[in-house]
Amino acid sequence: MSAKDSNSSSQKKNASQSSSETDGADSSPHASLNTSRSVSLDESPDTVLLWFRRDLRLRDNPALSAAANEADRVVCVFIHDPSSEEPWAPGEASDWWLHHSLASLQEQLAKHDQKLIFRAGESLSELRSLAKSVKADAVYWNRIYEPAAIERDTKIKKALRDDGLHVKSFNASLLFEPTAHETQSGDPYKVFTPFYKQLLAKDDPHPAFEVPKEIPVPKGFPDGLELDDLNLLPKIDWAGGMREAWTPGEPGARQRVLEWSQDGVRAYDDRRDLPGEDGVSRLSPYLHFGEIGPRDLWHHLSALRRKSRGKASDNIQAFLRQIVWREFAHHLLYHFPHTTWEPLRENFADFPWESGGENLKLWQKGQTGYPIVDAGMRELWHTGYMHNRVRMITASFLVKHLLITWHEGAKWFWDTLVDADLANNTLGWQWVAGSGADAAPYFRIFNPILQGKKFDSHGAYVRRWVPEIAKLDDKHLHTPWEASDEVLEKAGIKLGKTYPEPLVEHGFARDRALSAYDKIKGGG
DNA sequence: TTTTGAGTTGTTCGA
DNA sequence: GTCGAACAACTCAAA
Repeated sequence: MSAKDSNSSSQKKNASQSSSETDGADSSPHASLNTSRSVSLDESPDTVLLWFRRDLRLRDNPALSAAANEADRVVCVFIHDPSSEEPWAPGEASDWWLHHSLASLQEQLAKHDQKLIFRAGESLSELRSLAKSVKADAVYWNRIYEPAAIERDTKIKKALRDDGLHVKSFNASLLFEPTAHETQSGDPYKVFTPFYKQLLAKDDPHPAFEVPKEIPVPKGFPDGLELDDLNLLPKIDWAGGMREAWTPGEPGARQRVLEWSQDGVRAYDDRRDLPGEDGVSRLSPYLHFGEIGPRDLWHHLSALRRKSRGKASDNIQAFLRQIVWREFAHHLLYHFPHTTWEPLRENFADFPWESGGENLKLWQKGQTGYPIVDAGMRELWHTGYMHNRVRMITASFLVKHLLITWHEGAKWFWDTLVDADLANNTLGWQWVAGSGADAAPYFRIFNPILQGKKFDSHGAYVRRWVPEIAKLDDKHLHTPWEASDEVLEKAGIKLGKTYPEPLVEHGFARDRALSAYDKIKGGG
């Protein structure tokens, strides 16, 4: 038994390895970026069980790199244990993505003569049974910074250590530890801009780990299930639109990063708000499942920005800023775990929300009578994705025009988005509702007509997703109810039959929302 | 401790 | 059509 080669490349560093009791952030004094804590030889493990979770990649995977460097044998495992993530167990769209991502990881590992062992059941008992059958003396994983996962993994860490195993966890999903990025007074940031400025002022995040040259294989592989046995695919095949739209897995992620950095990102700020154009990165599901690491992406784009000039450089910076928004959302959830359901601003607890009913169903189906809203909801259902600008418009419509609680919107997005991410979903919905960090002021009520005209002026987006009104001219496309009978007939539309009348009149809904918000005014 | 300046993404109205 | 102000009051973060 030996530590593998002894060169001292950055690969050997245990970036943000946690030796703490909980499996949250590593708050130990050496947790910061460039700390190298190599494991001494007598601690060097013989067989490491490498537990894949939301880090479905070989590159920039600190737990994998550590295992490959330190152990003589590495056994890779994925355990399907959705009940441990309740009440936010993955939805069907997420599971569809997960299935294909796991298939991809399996292929990548096969190129290293490795195997991904699939198990289903309670994580701790599966890990224990595996550790016993392969005689593992250590278990490594990359952390998930979500409330349910932290609770689960803390228990697992303690139990495995009590069994006499070495356990190490790493940060693979964030630029920095949530506990390592705080205000001068040591509190978590609640406002984005200072969070962002402070982050830019810091040293760069840890460099990406290369794919290990070798991932030492065990003498024999333990029993496992077939991927299909995890039952992640939908029983009814509604995923055709998703197959067309996406290529899950690490190679798909790298391909998308390349395309994005060659072209899209250089015009990001000019096109990001136009849902009819290919102006956004569409990297969110890859980031969620860890098919690309945020630090890897950060370094890649920062280097690109340094080589760029003028507008292109500004645009790349605008995109980097969005990666910091993702970071901000994750840090906030770490520090305020109750916000997945409770408002961050306490005065919102008394807000007079509606609970849902028929209007909720019409919103979900994309039958509100507002073309930009309906287009977004249908894109979501069809592809598991919705353009960011349209997420704001549809969310604002649910919360402010229909006065339905953001919980209903968060649940629907959770079930239907392939990029459903607890931190991002929570921040987004609380922001729209006005109850969150740096939230939209209550009087900021999106006008779905104006938004449509402004950001989809030639209707490319609406015509694609709401084909029954596609023949309307640009002037009437976002306000079909204002078109004359003649214009409607020419476009083949029977309002109220082939396409709905508006569910609620904008001016009325706006006034109603303002007076509802009036009731909780004064403090938060 | 107190003070100060600022805070992702918007809309409407009236000059 | 274009432009600036009002839409509130509060909390946050740093000086």
